Amino acid sequence: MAPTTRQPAEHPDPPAAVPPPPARGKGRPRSAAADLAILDATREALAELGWGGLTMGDVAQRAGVAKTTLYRRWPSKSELVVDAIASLFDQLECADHGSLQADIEAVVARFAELLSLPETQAALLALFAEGTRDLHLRRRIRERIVQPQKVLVQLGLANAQARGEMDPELDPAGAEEEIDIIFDTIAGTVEHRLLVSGEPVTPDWVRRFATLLLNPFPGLLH
Amino acid sequence: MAPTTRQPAEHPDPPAAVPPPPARGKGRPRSAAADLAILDATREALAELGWGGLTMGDVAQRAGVAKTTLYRRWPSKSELVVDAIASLFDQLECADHGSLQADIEAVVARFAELLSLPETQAALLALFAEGTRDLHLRRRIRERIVQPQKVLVQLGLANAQARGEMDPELDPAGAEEEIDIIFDTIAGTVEHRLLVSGEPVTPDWVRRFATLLLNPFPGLLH
Amino acid sequence: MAPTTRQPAEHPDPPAAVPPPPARGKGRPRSAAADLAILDATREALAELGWGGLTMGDVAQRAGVAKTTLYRRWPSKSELVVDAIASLFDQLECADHGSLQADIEAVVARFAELLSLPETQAALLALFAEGTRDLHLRRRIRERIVQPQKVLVQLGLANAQARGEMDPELDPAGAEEEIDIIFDTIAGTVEHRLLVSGEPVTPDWVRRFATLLLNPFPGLLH
Amino acid sequence: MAPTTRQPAEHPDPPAAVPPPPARGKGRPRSAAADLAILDATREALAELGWGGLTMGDVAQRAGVAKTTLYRRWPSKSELVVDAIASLFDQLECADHGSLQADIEAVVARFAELLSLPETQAALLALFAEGTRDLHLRRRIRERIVQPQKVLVQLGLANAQARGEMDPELDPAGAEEEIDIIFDTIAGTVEHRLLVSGEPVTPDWVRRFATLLLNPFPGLLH
DNA sequence: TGATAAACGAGACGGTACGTCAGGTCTTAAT
DNA sequence: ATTAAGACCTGACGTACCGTCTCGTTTATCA
Repeated sequence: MAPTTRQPAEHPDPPAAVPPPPARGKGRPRSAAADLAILDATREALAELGWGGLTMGDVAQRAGVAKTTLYRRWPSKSELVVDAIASLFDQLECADHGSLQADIEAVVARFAELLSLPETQAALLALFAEGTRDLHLRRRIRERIVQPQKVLVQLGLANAQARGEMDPELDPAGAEEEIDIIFDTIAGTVEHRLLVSGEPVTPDWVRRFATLLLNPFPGLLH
Repeated sequence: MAPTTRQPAEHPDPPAAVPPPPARGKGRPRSAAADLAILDATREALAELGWGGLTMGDVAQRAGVAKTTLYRRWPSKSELVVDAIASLFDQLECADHGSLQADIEAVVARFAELLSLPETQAALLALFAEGTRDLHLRRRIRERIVQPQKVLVQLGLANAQARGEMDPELDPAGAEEEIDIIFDTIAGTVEHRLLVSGEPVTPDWVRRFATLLLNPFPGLLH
Repeated sequence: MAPTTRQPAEHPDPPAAVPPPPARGKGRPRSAAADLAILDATREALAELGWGGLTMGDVAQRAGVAKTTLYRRWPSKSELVVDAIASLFDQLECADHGSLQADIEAVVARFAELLSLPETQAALLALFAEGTRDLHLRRRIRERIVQPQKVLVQLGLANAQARGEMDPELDPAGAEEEIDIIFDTIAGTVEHRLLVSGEPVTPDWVRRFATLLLNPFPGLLH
Repeated sequence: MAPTTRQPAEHPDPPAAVPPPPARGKGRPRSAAADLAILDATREALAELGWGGLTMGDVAQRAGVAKTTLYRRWPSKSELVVDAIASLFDQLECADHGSLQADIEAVVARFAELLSLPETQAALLALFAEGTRDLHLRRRIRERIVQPQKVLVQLGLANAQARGEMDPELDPAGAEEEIDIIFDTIAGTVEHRLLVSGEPVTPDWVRRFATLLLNPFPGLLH
């Protein structure tokens, strides 16, 4: 979560599902402006310098803030970047486009759009890489970045069911694994195409990919 | 390519598609043993410390070699790791298991196996992340890691055609894009499942994934 | 000058003839203890290892200080050594021993004593050698090491005049060159004897040398 | 000694007063041209880069010679520089100018001239500094550089005696110390003036210095 | 209104790793 | 056996960031 809301205690880790009581402490309250400035500076620096080039000192300077202020809020570079990037994923949504194919295409296109931003390009894989080792970070990433996407898949399937495109008896419990597999496929494929293969995601590619998912393998006899 | 074969010039970058003339340089030849020791040490250190914990000095020490010897061969940590990891991908192969479904399952399982090695876990995403910025590195990664996998897909489809499972008129030229899409899907999905979602790749999952690729979306009416 | 007094700006080069306004810088103030520890460690290391064996890393370790702290204060090994050695020359003084001959003998003996310390032995010529190329360093050396000695010569001559040993009309302006020549002679000769010829400076030698300066060449007829 | 004459054995340390028998070794003879080229290159590099800037690799390259060839002849940088510089001191001589004053002035002027060469400036003090620690080097320096100067002083005094300027009974044995003192004075003073004080040695200064040595202190009453 | 307390900027601190460089040794093939 | 070439090990270099700390200052709440 963006640490904008004051946390009297330490680092703002806990999900804070319940917004903590304002907890008006005694001292000087944390500057909300600083948080925004820092996150903006982080995104800017990411787009400019990439993950490797990003330094805490530089972010602090861009944000017009002391390094101490950064560390008071985020315990490490990775956590800072999670929050800086995560907000971009808040805009994901899944309108009903009338067919499962159309919905999938929309989701894929929107996700590809996000992954084409310089700051996301620079940060996403690096974050995932760090998450490979740091369990705590991995949890943060899942909450803030992965989960919002997964929800879209669930929503899309629910919509399809509602439209009568799908067998209405699948979802409730047993489809859990099916959702996972579809989600990993969509997210992983788009990431791999854009960030590893380095090829663009065109509308045509989106259509073909969605078709591959929904239909029998093209050219396959029987 | 592994820099084992001496390169009279600088870093052993060029693909050297044509095996360079033995190029008997004048001075003392580079020690082939050193190359092997370094690559081994790199894999060992990767598995132990992860990407972030890997330092050139440490690798040099493990390999019983001076730091300068590392830098004489690889210009950076990333390039070294590409070569260290790449050799693991050389073992990929695509035996004919009798059906496209079986072949795909075999490839996916083998790839997942590779991605489960500690050294690969630690390195792969980090490499991809670096490649996002460094064009030269990206080329190296593609040549040494991505391409060997892609070849498997081509092989698999050719085998399917030979077995008569597929329309024999698809392959030659037009399927280029189809191969890309399938490849990104297989590679991306497995990576995402293992390294991002952090879920294991079980035989059951492999079967379901292959089924998803080859058949209509499960539960989809019409 | 010893960089003990904080300088808000960069390296503490300027003579700071005017004691700088307390210059309460904004950040954490430099540790005065660190300066002392570093200079002590430098002298210790010099005496032990000599100029060539002295390394910044070793000094830092002896002083219980990070290498960066050294470089924050002194831009190079030479400048550090100048300051470390210079303080030893602060103790030079010129008491009135009743005659010019006695005064010269005292100065020579005291200077020889300084040059016999292991740390001075190791450092002085090396410093002078570096000063040959580095103009800035040469200035530092002159201010901190050479000048204090020269002052002694001036004092000695003034005392002699006051005692009526010398023509009272010489000093004011014209003697400038005379002072230079005497100074170079005393300093150069003692250095050469001790550091190049490698012979000791005994009281007898001191007496003979002072006699040579003040009287006609021994054995010379007329 | 310049290692120009072939030494089949190891480093050319021994004085080799007697030119060793040609000693036709078995293999390829050492290139005499290489020695000259190396010494020239050393002097050139010294004048250009100073002691600190001089590297064995650079000298080898300038001389068109492999580094190995350098080390086969000289065991270290300092020893190489001693030989490179020493030859310059071979030209010192002491013609009889008719008076002790004139002879001293000539010697001082000639020595100052030598010390004004860029290569000497760069090397002399550095050599002396190294000699402070390395006993072997100090011996080499004394033989090749210091001794030739000291001989001049002896010669000058002998000439003065022959001319009847000096008490003829002083020299033979007892003057040993006197010669040392005069020598240290002349050499040390000129070095200090040129290399430490950084002032030029003008004819006027030479005259004043010689006068100081031979006559009572100027301005001294009685 | 004044004490208390926390956040703030600045920047020094001890560290660790970096990538480079020079010294001096060695292993080649060629002479 | 010596040569030129150049790889090798060693170890210091000076720099860059890290994350922590210590200052003096500012801004709020509570008494």
